[in-house]
This record gives sequence, C-alpha cells and structure tokens, in this order.
Amino acid sequence: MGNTMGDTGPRRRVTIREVAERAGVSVATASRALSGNHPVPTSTRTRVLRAARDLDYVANAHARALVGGGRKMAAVVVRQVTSPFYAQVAEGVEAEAADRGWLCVVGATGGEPQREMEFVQLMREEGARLVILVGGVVEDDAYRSRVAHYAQALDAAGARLVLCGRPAPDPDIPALVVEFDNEAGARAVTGHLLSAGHRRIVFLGGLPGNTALDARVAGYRAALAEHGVPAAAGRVVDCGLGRAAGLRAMTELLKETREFTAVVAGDDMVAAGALRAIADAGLRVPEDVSVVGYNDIPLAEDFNPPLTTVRTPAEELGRAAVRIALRDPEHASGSHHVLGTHIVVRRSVASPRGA
Amino acid sequence: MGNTMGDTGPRRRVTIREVAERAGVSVATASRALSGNHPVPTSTRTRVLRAARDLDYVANAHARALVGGGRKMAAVVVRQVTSPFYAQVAEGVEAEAADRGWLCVVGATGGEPQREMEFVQLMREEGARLVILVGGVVEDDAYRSRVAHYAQALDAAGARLVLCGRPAPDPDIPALVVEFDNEAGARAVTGHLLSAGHRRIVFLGGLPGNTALDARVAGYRAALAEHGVPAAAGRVVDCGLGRAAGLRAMTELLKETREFTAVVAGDDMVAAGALRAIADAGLRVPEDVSVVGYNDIPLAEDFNPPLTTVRTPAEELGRAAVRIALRDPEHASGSHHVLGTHIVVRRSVASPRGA
DNA sequence: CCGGCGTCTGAAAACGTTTTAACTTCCCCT
DNA sequence: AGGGGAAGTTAAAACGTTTTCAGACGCCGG
Repeated sequence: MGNTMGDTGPRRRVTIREVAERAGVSVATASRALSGNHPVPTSTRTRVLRAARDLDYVANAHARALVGGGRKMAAVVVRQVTSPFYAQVAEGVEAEAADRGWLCVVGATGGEPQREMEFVQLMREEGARLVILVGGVVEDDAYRSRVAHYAQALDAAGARLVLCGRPAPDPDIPALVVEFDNEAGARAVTGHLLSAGHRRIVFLGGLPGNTALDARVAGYRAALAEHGVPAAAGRVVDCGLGRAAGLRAMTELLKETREFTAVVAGDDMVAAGALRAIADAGLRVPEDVSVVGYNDIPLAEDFNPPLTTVRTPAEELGRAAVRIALRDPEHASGSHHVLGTHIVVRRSVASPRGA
Repeated sequence: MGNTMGDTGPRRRVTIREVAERAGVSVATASRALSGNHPVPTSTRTRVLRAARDLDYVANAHARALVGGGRKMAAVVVRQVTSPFYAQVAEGVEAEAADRGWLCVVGATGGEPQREMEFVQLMREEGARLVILVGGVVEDDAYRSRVAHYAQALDAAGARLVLCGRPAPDPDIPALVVEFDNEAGARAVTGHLLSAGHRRIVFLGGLPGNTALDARVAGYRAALAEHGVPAAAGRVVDCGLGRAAGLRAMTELLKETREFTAVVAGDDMVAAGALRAIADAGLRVPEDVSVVGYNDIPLAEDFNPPLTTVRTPAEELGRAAVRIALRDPEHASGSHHVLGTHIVVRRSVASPRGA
C-alpha cells in the first residue's frame, strides 16, 4: 500500500463549477474566461484562469462536444499502419490535424471491408468531422455501395469523406478524391527502363480490379507502346502487393523463364521481395536484371542495390487530404485532386547485357 | 465566422427520441433496447431496433460518455509514426484495443516534450482510460516531474498510464512499465561479434542519459568484459538515433580511424546509415567491417547485406502494454514487465580479416 | 378478495459544458 | 435629469444519452 492518497473510491473530475466557485464567479463567466469564446475583463479572467490552474482543471471534451455539436476530430483508415507508405500518409494527416488542434484517430482494417465499416460507424458515433479512407481497392459493387453509404451518412452528419488513392463510385457523391497519378508514374519509370535499352520488361504485382494497380499497369503498357514495343512483349504477373508476394512470384517467374531483362514492381515492397528472389537465384541486380519500384519508401535507398523508384510524396498526400477537405467550402461533390510524382534514380537499373 | 470549414450547415443527427417516437415507446425504453443494458421484452426490442435501422440512427458517443463517465479509448504516444519500430508498437496497441472494441488514438510528438504534454492533456480532456507513452528518453528532472504529473493526473481520473521502454521516475508512482531487456539484447549481439573473433568493436549511436541506449551500451560493455576485452578497447560514438545520424557519424569515424572490425549500431536505422557510409568509403560488409543492428525492423533483411540484429517483438510490446494495463486490477504501482529479445543472424557479420 | 411480487414501462434527474436572454451597473449624451 | 447603450455578469435552457425511481399491470397464493 504505497499509495497514501485516496487510492479508492469513485474518482471525480474537477468541474467548471468548482472553478467558478473558487474564482467567485458564475459558471457562465468561468466558461467564457476559459474558452475565450466571449470577451471577459482581464481581472476576472486571470482570477478564473488561476483557479483553474490551482485545481488542475481539465475541461470535459464530451460535454463540450455535446453542446457544441461536433468536435475537431479526423480519422484515417488504412490497411495497416506498419506499411511504410500508409504510415507516411497517416503521419501527414496527423501533422496537418495537429497543426489545427484537431485530434487524429487511426484505424487499421487489415484489408477487411467488415472492419472498415465498423470503423466508419464508430467514427459516426464519435462525431468525427473528417474521415479519410486510404489505399487502392478493387472497385466492385460491394465497394461502391459501401462508399456510397459512408458518403451519404457522413454528409448527413456534416462530416467530410475523402478517398485517398481510391475512386469515388459516382461523381455526384459527396466525397473528395485525392490521389497520385499512378498512370504517369508507371509510364515514367517504365520509360526509364526502355531508355536504358530494355525491351523485355515484366510488371510484377498486378491486382486486377484494383484501381491503383490497374493504373500502373496501364502506364507500363503505355510506355511500352510509346517506345514501339509490341504489346505481346509485355507481361504482367498478377501477384498483388507485399514483400512476400513479390518474393514468391519472382521466384516462380525465374523458374519458368529468364526471357526478360527488367522488372517494374507494383510497389517498393514487391520490389524488396523481387530483389531477394533474384539474389537467391544467383542473379545480380542490375547487371543481370534491372528492377524498379513504386512509392520510394524511406528505406528504398538501403535496399541491395539502392532502388530506382517513383517518389509519391505520401506525407504530402495525407496533408493535402485534410487541407483540401477543410478548406474547400463547396466540398464540391466529385472534387478530384491529383498529385504529381517523379522518378528517383538510384542503382537498380543498368543497360541490359546485349545493349 | 471563424469557421474554417465551409459551413455546410450544422446538420442534425437522428436522436434516440425520434427512434423512440417511431417505435411508439419512451426514450428510456428505446435506450434500454438499444444498449441492452436492461432486459426488454423481445417484441418491443425488435420494434425499437427496427425503427433505429430505418432511421439509420447512430448513438451519440459524447452523450453516452458524459453520463457513463468514461469511454473505451486508448492513446499511444510515439515520437513519429513512420519509424518502423514505433509503427509496429502502435499497430500492436491498435490491434489489442480493437479486439476489445476500444478506440485507439495515436499522437506523434516529434520528440518534443511540449507536444507530449499537450497530447496527454488532450487525452485527459477526451477521457482516455489508457495512455501509453512509447520510446526511450533521457531521464532528467524535467522528465521525472512531467511523468509524475501525468501519472498523478491520470490516476486521479481513473485512467492508466503505461511507459513502454522508458523508466518510471519513482517506483511508487501509479504507472506500469513494459519494456525489453536492452542490456541483454546488446550483450547477446555483441557476444555474437566477439565469438566471430572481433575484438575492436565500436558502438555507434549512444545517447547519454537515454535509458534505452544507456542499457544497450551497458550490455555492449558487459559483453566486452565477459570476453576479456579491456574496456579501453571499446568505443562508443554518441551520435543518437536515426539513419541520418548513423550515416554522418560513420562517415566521420571512417575518416578518423579504421582501427575497428565491427560496429554495433544503436538501432537498425543507425545501422542503415552506417551501412551506406561504409559502402561509400569503399569498404565491404561483412568482409571489411561487420555490422549489427537493433530491433529487427521489417526491412532489415533487405539491407545490403541483410542485417544481423536483435529482434524486439515490437507489436507484442504494444499488445502487452494494453493487455497488462487492462487486466491488472491492482495496477500495482511500479509494476514492471520485461519482454525478452533474441538475436537474428543474417549476413552482415563475418570473422575479421586477421582471424 | 386482498396483499405482494415480478415484469414492463415512463417521467425525470443526472452528466459538464456552452449559449441565450435577461438583468444590473455605470457612463455618456441630450 | 433622464434616456440609451455598453459592459459585465448571471440564471437557466439547451445538448443526447443512461439510470433511477416509481407507477401500472398481471398473476399467484392466501
């Protein structure tokens, strides 16, 4: 029993009433002095402030939100927070929210729509005024109706919905879209490979139906076409994202054929797996195979070799999401913002052997 | 005015009153049927539930928390969410919280005590019932009084405080400590180097006063002593953490001397920087210099070469923090849990040249 | 037929804040 | 002198729930 101070009994927080009493004013005056919502002469104000400090008063956010009809809270929903890319987006949201004194909640869904729905529901209960759904997704009917429902419900509550890197099911829906130009990014990085002389290039990490990946595949194909490479020379391996997927798919591919000189990975994690698979097969990067990634995650430059990739300013994506959502008074349904990307050249690309 | 959000107009949410009306019952009955807090005959219950569904009713969490006197909310506070290690801890907390239907808020401080204090204050206002402060820290007077204040204030509000990887300023303080055995981990990994034949080993990434790093340095020194290496042969470079710090410090060190054959890095990010610096200096790992890290972050195996390091189950740390805090009804002041670590051998260590 | 008990229900009292509307003062202007 | 504000303050009414307390009703055993 080391705790001598009342360690038992019901804990009661100090209320504004006690502050008011101690300062010798009414509750109303205390509230005004504390919230600064209404001018109060300096003398009383300091008296109230002092009483609050003496009592270590902490306002009850619930009571405040209850009467105020809302609260400054944003929510980011991602697949998982340990993904470097998502972590950066979340950090951007958090930072921008913190700058305005907003609270930021993050939810992880593990990719399960069920958990996404539960989380959005929870945010409705909590009165979040901004919900940011992050990450590409396969756009099926279930997705469309889910998002339509979110949008309608949040809009009815006066909250904003922003979709980061995923499409709005309908242009009329009250949701904002902020995303990168995946098509352009993939086109640029594939072009980089083509310029180095590569002709047999495989795309590793397709995920049919997933809008983000489909766009990258489209960019890859467009680049091929631009450089006059017959479409048949291209190849897309639909292994999805993640290091494990990249590792497995690349291992398989190498067992099947070596008729390619370069691979563009769906993202940097896939590239990490591919790099490992290539090394395990006794091949060298970039001498034997060139590899490019996507996203430029923080550790991409520490890969072996340092990865040439497409930089997608993820933190900026998060910041932009809240900035735009909070600025834009129109909330213009179907408002669509696309952020640019650029290629960052490191050492995972060389000219192919024969060139 | 003063409204930063374009005012789409304060929309009114559906209240329980409307649900009750539609179901033809009183508010009290509706509440009981919805919250299941009190038995209600099936017929009325279905009626109420149906009305709620028809109206897309969402309970107001604030009102509920106001009367209920609390809410299921946990907060994790980290330096930055993009640090792989912290991200994993946060994920663990989030997962464990979600499992119990709790909400999880994450705050990033950027390492500034000021922001830490603001965030804890915010959590007090919000009525969080669990606050988890993560990450080593220099234990000075400011820290001690800060944490003592958090502990007292949260305890007074009936909330729990847990310190992850940072010390409790006083054993009597109402806070829980959960951490890894840094000393043992560093001892093991340094021992690994010593067993390979290394004798001139430098520790890169000290941060005097920081308890986590001090413990690792202590482990490093203990290992040296165990193997009969004179203390004078050891060297600690106090460059702090982070990739940039490791890169800079290692570059400096290599300019000054090459009288060492191995380096143990303060964590994996420092190791990443060191790896790069070593490569830039034209040396090879592990042939010329062996390197080990700390934490085994997800991409450590993709470094060049794959990094031998100490695995600290970060997600488990986060899970354990909430599990212990929520389980232990005593909250036993000074309760202290330490989680084990183990070394994971990859390819960044070889026997030194002469051996 | 009555007293008592169980089961359902509803009116009203919380919870802690902000805001509204009204009430003083006090001062300046006519 | 008297009227009109402005400035400072307060009591009381919200806000949307849960919970308490008590009433209504039906049923059983005496």
